[in-house]
Amino acid sequence: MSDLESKTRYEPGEVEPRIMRRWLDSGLFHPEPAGTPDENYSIAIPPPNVTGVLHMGHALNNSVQDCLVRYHRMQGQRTKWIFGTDHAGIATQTQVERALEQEGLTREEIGREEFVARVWEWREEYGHAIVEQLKRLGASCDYEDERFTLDEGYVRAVLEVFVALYRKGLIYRDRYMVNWDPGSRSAISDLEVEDRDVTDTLYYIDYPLASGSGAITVATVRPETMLADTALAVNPEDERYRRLIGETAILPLVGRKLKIIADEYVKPDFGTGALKITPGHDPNDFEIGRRHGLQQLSVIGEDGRMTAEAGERFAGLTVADARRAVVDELREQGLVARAEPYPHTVPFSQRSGERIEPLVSLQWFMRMDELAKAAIDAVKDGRVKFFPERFAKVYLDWMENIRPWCISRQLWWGHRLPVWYRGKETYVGVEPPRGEGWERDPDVLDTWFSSALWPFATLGWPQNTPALEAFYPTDALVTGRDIVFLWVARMIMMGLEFREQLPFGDVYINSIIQAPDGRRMQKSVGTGIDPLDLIDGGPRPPVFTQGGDFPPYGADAVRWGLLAMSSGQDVRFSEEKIAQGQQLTNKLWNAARLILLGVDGDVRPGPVEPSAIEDRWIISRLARAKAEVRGRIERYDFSHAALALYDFIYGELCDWYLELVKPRLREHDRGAELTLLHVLLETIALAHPIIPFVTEEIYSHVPGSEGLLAAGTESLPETIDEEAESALARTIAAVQAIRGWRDIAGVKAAAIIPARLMASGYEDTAPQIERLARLTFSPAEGDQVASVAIPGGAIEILPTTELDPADGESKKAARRAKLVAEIERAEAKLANAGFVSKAPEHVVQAEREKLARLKEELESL
RNA sequence: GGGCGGUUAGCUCAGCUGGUAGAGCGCCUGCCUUACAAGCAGGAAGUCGGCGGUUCGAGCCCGUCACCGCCCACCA
Repeated sequence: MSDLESKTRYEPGEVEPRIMRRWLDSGLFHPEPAGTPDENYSIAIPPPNVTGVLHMGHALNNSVQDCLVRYHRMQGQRTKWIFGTDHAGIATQTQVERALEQEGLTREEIGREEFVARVWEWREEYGHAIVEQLKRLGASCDYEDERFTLDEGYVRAVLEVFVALYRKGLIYRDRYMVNWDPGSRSAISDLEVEDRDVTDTLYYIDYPLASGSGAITVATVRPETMLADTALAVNPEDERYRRLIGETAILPLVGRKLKIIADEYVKPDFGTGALKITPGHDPNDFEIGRRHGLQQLSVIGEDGRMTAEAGERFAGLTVADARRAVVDELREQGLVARAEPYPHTVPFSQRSGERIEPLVSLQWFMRMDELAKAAIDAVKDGRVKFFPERFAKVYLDWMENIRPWCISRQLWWGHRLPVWYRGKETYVGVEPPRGEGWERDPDVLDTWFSSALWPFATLGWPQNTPALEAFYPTDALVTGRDIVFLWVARMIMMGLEFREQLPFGDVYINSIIQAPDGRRMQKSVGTGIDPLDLIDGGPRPPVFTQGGDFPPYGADAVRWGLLAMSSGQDVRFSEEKIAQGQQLTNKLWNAARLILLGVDGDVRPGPVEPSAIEDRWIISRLARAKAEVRGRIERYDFSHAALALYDFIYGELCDWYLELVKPRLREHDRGAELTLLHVLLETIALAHPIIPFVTEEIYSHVPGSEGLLAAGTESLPETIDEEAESALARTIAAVQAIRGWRDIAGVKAAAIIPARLMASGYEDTAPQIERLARLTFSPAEGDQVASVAIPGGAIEILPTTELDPADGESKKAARRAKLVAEIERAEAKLANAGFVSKAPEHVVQAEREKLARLKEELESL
């Protein structure tokens, strides 16, 4: 007995691994480079972190990409889903450091070379988890051409880019205020900093004037930085302080003389209107210091402790301890005028979660304004389109105010800068310098620097490879909005600069899926949902009110559910949508069973010329469904694509067509069989990009099918048949009307009752109505016991013993009340002179017809 | 402080250029009808966040307020 006969439920757990194997073995996912980028289709995957595991964001993001990739592959385009992983500097280094910690070691103890070797080992061991997980999802990436942002060719690309930008003057080294992350002990970029709400204490501190005539009071939340103060500042317009400008104050605890300067930056109405200036530890003060030529002192070191410059009493203390010590001493001296709680936002490192320490440091920077110009134009003139559109504005706002990017990181895992020093000399080059005594810069590049080259470096650039010729530029980029600046913007800039071509034309920003309770999905707080647990079955995390395990929904169900959930904005995860996806796969499987086990063995799918009205109808509806689903996919509207597919399969194919055609299928009516096979084949082809596994499995059972559905099938055009559509629309409405009436009248579900068809437009479908509504039409004269309004007339129910007038009296009453209310509303509307004279004729006419129908129904009750 | 998105049935969400409010889940009723009982048929359920305006007619357009969420931003 075949699977088709024996399995009344679709079983993803058995089917999916088998199907994935076939796909991988076929080589379908690995196109040979040929043709032009215009005729080919390519997408570069947002490279997952090499140490990462699949989370819900990946699951959605890759479901979307796979849908696009499969869709275009099936259209016959040479399609490549460029695949690989990211070395993810800080994230990976941190993981390996933690592992070392278990052994009681630090990276400093084993040294750089050994440490980097360890990271590579780590990657060998754990770097493939996510690849296997993507395969479980059904992602049709080109796994045979897997790239890594630190593999040989990629390193070459990064170095070339660095050197070229250096020579162009866009990359430079500077002592500048940076976001220092004490957690990773590295500078990080502005984009890796997040503000958090914190309540600190605001201290009001008296700085005595050198003249001895009183003091000037400043407010600060960071008293420990006062040790690095080099001036005080007031607003030049501030009457209270104007006479003090140019005077000198004495820095408490230190004794340094501080000039009182005037600067527009100081807000007179904030705090005391006087500001302590610490150019070494505050970004604003840094700017003010530059304007006024102030000295920069550093009292906080890169290890997060006070330096020698902080003075003997404080050197070596942590910042927090130093703050207490400073405040204590000030209090003893009676210089703390006031202290109050102060809620404000404070920068934290996204990476380590530690509070950012702004400090002045010698780092490498990249000037972005010049590259930004072309990248702004590309979006403004529509060569790059964002979906949803509003992200174009977000992108432009950021790009138009772009600032230099700190690209050096004090890490060991990453692309080491191609920079060497010898005394005061600096050498920058892809190849190491000749001669003795050169020392290479120990820093590595921000991971996003290498990510920015992804669409072309993965294809072999700087070599002019066939793959590059065939697949760059790519067609679409699918990603999350959290990396529009970090990644998308930079890819556009780098693509334009180094390939003189945009890396992609469309940018689709997928939704962010929140936990069912609206919080962020986060494993550590129990709100994270593992997509693999949904696919294979696994524990429901604590965020669900009901416990127990997820049933094994299967990858198709997860893909359908995620696509259906995702609109253009954030959405809450709903397990129901996944369950709905599972229903769909099961429904399709069973529809296939009905069809494939029912048709004669010698029938093959082929062109159809339907003659029966329901055949014409389903062919026409299929044509519409195809146009709808395809159009939605092409417009990156995946939720509507998924829902339209569901509606067609459930609401038209299964609920109506299969029921209509069953008798003819039993009789082996050739027209019905041809239509069924055709519709089945076209439906699974249409559905394949969204639910690839079940459709591929069904395809393997279609008589005469060869190869893989994923490779595409010849799609035969269908024609819209308005006549058949309206005939069936009437028929369906009539059947539903009778079913509704039967319920109200309390007729037994199985009873077949006599009736008279008193309506036009049912010449072809009257027998279908009899069967589906359980009636027998007779031409008998005589009084009817009820009249059910249907489009174009009515069905009159004839006397029968199956009808008990007492049945359903309360339901009838409820229906009557509803009808009366609706009639009143319609009458009022038609009595409104404004409506009748100003509304379009067809709207008024429809209202009149409706009123007539309602009245008729009320009468028959 | 600026910007963006949201507020529609108990829950999660759809609603095209304004024309009698939809889906899935949940709930109620009836059916084991030889594809599917994790199924089928039918049904109840919404003052579309508040207020004002435009219009014959507003969930949809305009104004305003409220609440929720996100992004950007160097006010101690």
